[in-house]
Amino acid sequence: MADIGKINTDSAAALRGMLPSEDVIYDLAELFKMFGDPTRAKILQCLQIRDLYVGEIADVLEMSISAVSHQLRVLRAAKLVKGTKEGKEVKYSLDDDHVTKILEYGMTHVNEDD
Amino acid sequence: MADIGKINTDSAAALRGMLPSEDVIYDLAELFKMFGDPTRAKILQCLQIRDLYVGEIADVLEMSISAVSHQLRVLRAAKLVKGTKEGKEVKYSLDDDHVTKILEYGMTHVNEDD
DNA sequence: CCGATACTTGAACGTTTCTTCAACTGTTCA
DNA sequence: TGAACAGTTGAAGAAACGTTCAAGTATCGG
Repeated sequence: MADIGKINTDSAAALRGMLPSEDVIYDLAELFKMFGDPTRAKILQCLQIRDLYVGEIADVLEMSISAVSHQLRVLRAAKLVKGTKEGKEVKYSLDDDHVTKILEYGMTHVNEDD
Repeated sequence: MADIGKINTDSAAALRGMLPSEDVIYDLAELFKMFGDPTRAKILQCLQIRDLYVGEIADVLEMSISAVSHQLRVLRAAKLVKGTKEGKEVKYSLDDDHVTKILEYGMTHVNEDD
């Protein structure tokens, strides 16, 4: 029954057409990936409290400065944080209003009883 | 100047105390990880439109049934989707109200001009 | 200028992740 | 019963990821 196959194929194509474009989906996944690593999630949480130097973040998270710096580079590339040089130090801050809200929303979910 | 070191350490500890617990952060990262893969993001978008059988999802995404099934297992484990057996087939649906809102929020961010 | 401090960067590594393939279970229907 | 269909599962391989280590740049104080 070739027709049934055809119907399914068409319906699949119709649904496919309703989804966001590949580019948007990819960007969306990239965004959520940022929150999907505990170290990055913690860094973002820290920066919600206040702007911090790299060394301070490392102290708070009890991680090496290098590891933190690598993750800050990733978050910078995703435009979620920005770093400003202040003399020898670099002060990091959130670079996006959505960060707080996305994080908040995730927390709401996580804090719920199943 | 040992005092300065002390002050920084204390301040780091203070900040650390303001963060969610390790467990919560870990859960939060796990949640966002689900949205952080394009295949899973697409599956969740599909299921926002309507409930679907595994084969339908595979058709829409133009992926193998096996690949889709593997990701559905992951999403099921995260309690974001649930599958209901209907005869030979299994119909999947979203298992969480937050999914739509989190996805929406991400979309808002992604669709913005920098 | 020199050493110390603050941070960045690149390579290396072990781990995790995602897809594919093949084998398997369960259901329908002829 | 057995062939066809829908989906699950485990193993395997490739790619992506996160941390560490060592080396590099930049800034400040003496």
